[in-house]
Amino acid sequence: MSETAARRRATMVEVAHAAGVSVMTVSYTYGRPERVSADTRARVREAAERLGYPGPHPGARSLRRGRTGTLGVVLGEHLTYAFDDPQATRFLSGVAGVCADHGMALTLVPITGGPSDVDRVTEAAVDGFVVWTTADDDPVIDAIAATGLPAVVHGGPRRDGLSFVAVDDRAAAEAVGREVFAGARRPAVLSFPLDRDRISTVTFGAATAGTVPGAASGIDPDATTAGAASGIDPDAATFRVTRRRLLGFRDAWAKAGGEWSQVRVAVCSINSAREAEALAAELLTGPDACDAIAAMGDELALGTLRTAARLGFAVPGDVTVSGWDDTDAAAPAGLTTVAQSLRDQGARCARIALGRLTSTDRDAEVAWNLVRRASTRRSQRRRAQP
Amino acid sequence: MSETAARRRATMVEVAHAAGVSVMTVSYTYGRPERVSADTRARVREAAERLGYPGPHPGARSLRRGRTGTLGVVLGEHLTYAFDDPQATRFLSGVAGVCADHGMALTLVPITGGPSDVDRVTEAAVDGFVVWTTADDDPVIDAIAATGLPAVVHGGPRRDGLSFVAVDDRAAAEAVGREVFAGARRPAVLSFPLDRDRISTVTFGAATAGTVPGAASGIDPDATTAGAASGIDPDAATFRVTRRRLLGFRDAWAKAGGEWSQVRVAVCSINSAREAEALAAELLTGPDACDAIAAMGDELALGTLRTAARLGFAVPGDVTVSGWDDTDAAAPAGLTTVAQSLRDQGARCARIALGRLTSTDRDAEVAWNLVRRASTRRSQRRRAQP
DNA sequence: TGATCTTTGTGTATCGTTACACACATGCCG
DNA sequence: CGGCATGTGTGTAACGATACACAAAGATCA
Repeated sequence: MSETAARRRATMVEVAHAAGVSVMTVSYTYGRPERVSADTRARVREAAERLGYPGPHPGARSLRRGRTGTLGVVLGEHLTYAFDDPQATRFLSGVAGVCADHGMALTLVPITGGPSDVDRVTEAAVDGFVVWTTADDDPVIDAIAATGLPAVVHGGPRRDGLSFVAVDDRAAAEAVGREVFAGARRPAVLSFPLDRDRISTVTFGAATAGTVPGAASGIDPDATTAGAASGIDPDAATFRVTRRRLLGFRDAWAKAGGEWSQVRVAVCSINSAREAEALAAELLTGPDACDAIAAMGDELALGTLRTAARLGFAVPGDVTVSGWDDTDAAAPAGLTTVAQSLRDQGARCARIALGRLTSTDRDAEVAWNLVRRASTRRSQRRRAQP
Repeated sequence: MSETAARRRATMVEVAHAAGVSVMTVSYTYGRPERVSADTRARVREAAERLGYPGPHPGARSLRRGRTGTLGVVLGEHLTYAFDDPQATRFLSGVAGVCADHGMALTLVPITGGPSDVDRVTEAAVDGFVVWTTADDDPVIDAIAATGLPAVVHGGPRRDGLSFVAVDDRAAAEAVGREVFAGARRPAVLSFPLDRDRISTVTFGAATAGTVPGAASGIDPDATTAGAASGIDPDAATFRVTRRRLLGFRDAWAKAGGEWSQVRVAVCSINSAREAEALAAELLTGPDACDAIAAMGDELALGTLRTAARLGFAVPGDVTVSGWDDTDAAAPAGLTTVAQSLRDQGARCARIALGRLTSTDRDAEVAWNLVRRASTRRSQRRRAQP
């Protein structure tokens, strides 16, 4: 059979010998061509061609030089997320653009959620890391810190020694929360996973000490109390992004005079429209159907819109909906959302990790803005406010 | 200022010293833990922790071991294409899935279209390559072949020594072409770039020797001849995918008794709906407006559908349209298209490059199928056939 | 014309690890 | 109790390249 037979690479010594020059001359021919006369260079190239020498061995080179020419990317999710999740993809597009500009390769470290993820990180031959949102307790973060390489974390967690880039999720969530919760009586949040267990649930916000659950009008005290018993405490979420957005939504509802324990919280296990459809169905079913749903992502919001349509709810008449990220599908769907450029953020992370930004720019809270669209336009509500 | 100071990595010798064992014992502790007693192992780990030793230096390890634990991916396009082009993204999702399964990292080689792309390839520290469609004359292909590493090319070009995975584009194009061209009088093809120059044009198919351009009814002979003078010769396209699809569309039109020189060919410079909109406008303007457009990608087809709608053309009444790939947007749009699983193909490429498939599976023409939808449903044509 | 600079080629030491072969102790068998 | 397998630790010699310092030969200039 015609196996590729992994033919042995020619080495520099052999090329040097064939070209009648020293090894260093060959080395310079590849690494610093201007250091070699055009004449010799040609002779070396010719010999290399003849021997099928493919250029300096990358491993040997990086051992000696102390750098690899590659930027590592670590996801808090399974590796395929890099290409399956639209947000991650746009972020990585920004990273890739900067890498290409600097001639750097981009290495995606194979994260699968297993214990060996840590080894994968320490084995990665890279010059720096960019981390896409992971949980506070993810051991991968420690492994990255241990390498001593420059590293940037996007979205969290924050860590001494690692740079950090994100929007102010809490402030943004409050802004969009006030928009979507305005005039609502039964608000809900459609949330990303709280922690690495990624358990999908539907419950209420946890009652905060000193407040009386169900105090606001129209909420069944028992149901509320029951929900609160196992309710969602924002601070317990180990994904920083999730935590901050929950806090922001809680702030928004509080500004409207509401209790967190009145807010229904549906937590998805992955960021997918399909799962959102199912969760939205729960939120929109029964006598206590929600009339305002703040989703943490546009995909989730779009799934919600589909379910609302299927169940015959008018948006924003019967229920208001908001998303997050202002993806391409948001505008056509008339979805109110928080716009942030993940591509720009990816680019910024890459620049920091490659040491192309001054140290003052190491950490950054980047821009976002609220995009108001039809899905929260209260004036179009069918039912008048009470 | 608090520069990260690139603190020097501790080395294995230091750990060995601190733990009171030999260097090899430390090496085994990381590389083959079962070779070391639990006791010693703990001692070594402890010493490593104390010294902040992050594990074996990846460069040194790969130099010595002769493998890197990384699969290289090379795109015929700019690196960002990996995350910007939906087809490429799905393909890479398949590649990534297999990599993750094997604990292999995925390195995207930074292609920018410049002359240094070749260097980027030879500098890449990888164990094998997967190549996403590139042109026959792309020097990157030779560079990959020169490395002697296992390599798989998806979509072309074919090369001795490199594996090859693709659908039979010509046959598929013929199938969808017959569907979209059925009953048409002024067919058109909306094509991917022909070669690495990526020049956008609108012209006709080249007249083939021995045939009389404009012989078929209803075509202005002069116009046709003029078009043919600088017409598109499928065989001149250096992107294999483009070439084979052009040939297939030509076959389809020939089966309907038509001449290639009657077929209008619009070539886009990139695979984008926006550019397709503009090109489609050209195809649908004037007295010779096309009545059948076979696009090489769903994005192009969707752009075409939008333009058709804007210009008041009924689909399929006034013009039929077909796409390629059966992307998520194709079904809702009622687009007739060629379905192929790029994700599966990516997975297959990765398996081959990682040496996980038997040599008989090295080259593969994979499955495709024609998906008929409303955009070519001739029975709904408003104008009757002549 | 001698001093100095630039250009170009050359040894040597070293980057940090792992394959390999070997040494020694222990356990197990007949 | 000899013989043999098994488990565990240790030196040595690469793996293939580049940083560095030095040398020789023109080029430049007062």
